[in-house]
Amino acid sequence: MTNLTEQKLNFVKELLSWFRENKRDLPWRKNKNPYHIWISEIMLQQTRVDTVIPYFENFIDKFPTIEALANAPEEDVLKAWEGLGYYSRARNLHSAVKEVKASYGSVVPDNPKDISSLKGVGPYTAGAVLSIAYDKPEPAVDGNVMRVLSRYFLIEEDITKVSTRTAMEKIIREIIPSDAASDFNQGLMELGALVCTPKSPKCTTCPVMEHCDARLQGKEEALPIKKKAKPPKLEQRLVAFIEGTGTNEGKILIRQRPGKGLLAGMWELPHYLTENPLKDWMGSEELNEDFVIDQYALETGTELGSGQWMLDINHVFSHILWDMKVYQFTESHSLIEKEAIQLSSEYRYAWISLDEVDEYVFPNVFLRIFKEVKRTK
DNA sequence: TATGCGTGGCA
DNA sequence: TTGCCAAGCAT
Repeated sequence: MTNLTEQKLNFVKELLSWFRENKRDLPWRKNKNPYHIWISEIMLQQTRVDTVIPYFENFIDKFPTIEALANAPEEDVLKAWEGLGYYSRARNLHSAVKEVKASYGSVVPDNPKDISSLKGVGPYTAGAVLSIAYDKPEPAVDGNVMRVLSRYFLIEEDITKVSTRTAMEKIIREIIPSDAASDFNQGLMELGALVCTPKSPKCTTCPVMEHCDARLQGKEEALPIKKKAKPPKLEQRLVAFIEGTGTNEGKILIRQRPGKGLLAGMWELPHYLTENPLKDWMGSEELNEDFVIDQYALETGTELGSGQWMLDINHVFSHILWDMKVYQFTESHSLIEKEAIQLSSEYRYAWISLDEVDEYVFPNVFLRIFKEVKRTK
């Protein structure tokens, strides 16, 4: 650690001291179990700490070890992830854990090359696990760290660019103390989460405010520079809540999405994208119902009875806004007996009762629909 | 490099 | 109410 400016030396010293006094008592900080650290880091990607805590506790309870997770059916893993979002994280994690069992004796790799080769483990997660679990002096640059560094060193590069992140990793490599890598990286993130917040940063209580360039120039609120995300694309979707008759009396029809893409492999109610999205829904209820009946026939070759409006519901993804209208239908033929349907559609189907919903993995928007239906029935 | 990929909290 | 987001990764 030679040639470091006073600004950098002071930063390391004050940050470590502050973290050791102020760190939160979080479930994944109870020990240095690399498996636990790994799970927490995957869950925390783009997800708030308060949201993650109960999922983490339940996940570790269900899958206490690498072996337990590796041996579990993917369905169980996804079920434990239900509601957390970004479901490819769960599939990639499951795949990576199997790889760790098969190739690394069920021990999380402790070097950059091996750990980075695992599915779902990118530059941030690799550095986080290596530093937090193994105390390796590797950078772990996430959104918090970029916000802190961009303010402290007045870096006005767009933090959505990869080149900005790699530049910050270089800074971290210069200043990360080789005898306190874990506390240093965690301290950076903790400072970003508790003090150097996106809005209204608490500079008056900040341990490094004295040498913070943005603060000294009154620019802390203007940093970091971040290109605005595109607004989500509006999709108006008509949802079919289909009730069975005869042998399917009391059951509803659900379908499983394809294994790739949005909400891959998850179950849902059938729903159909309208052809001409309008700002407001212009079509009549009858036209909407006819559209569903037509689309359903094209998809399954089966006829629905007349429909009735049930409820409207919206769901916002990062990049898509589903504006949904749910209609109730009856269907008197059993799809499952018709092989042609399986061939003509990319979906799998199942008749289930509302009580069986928790045996399948549904994205949150459909759980909300089921909840609303149960409430009104 | 740009885009796809969830969800819930909050000012 | 609406627009940001929050401990990113894959392609």
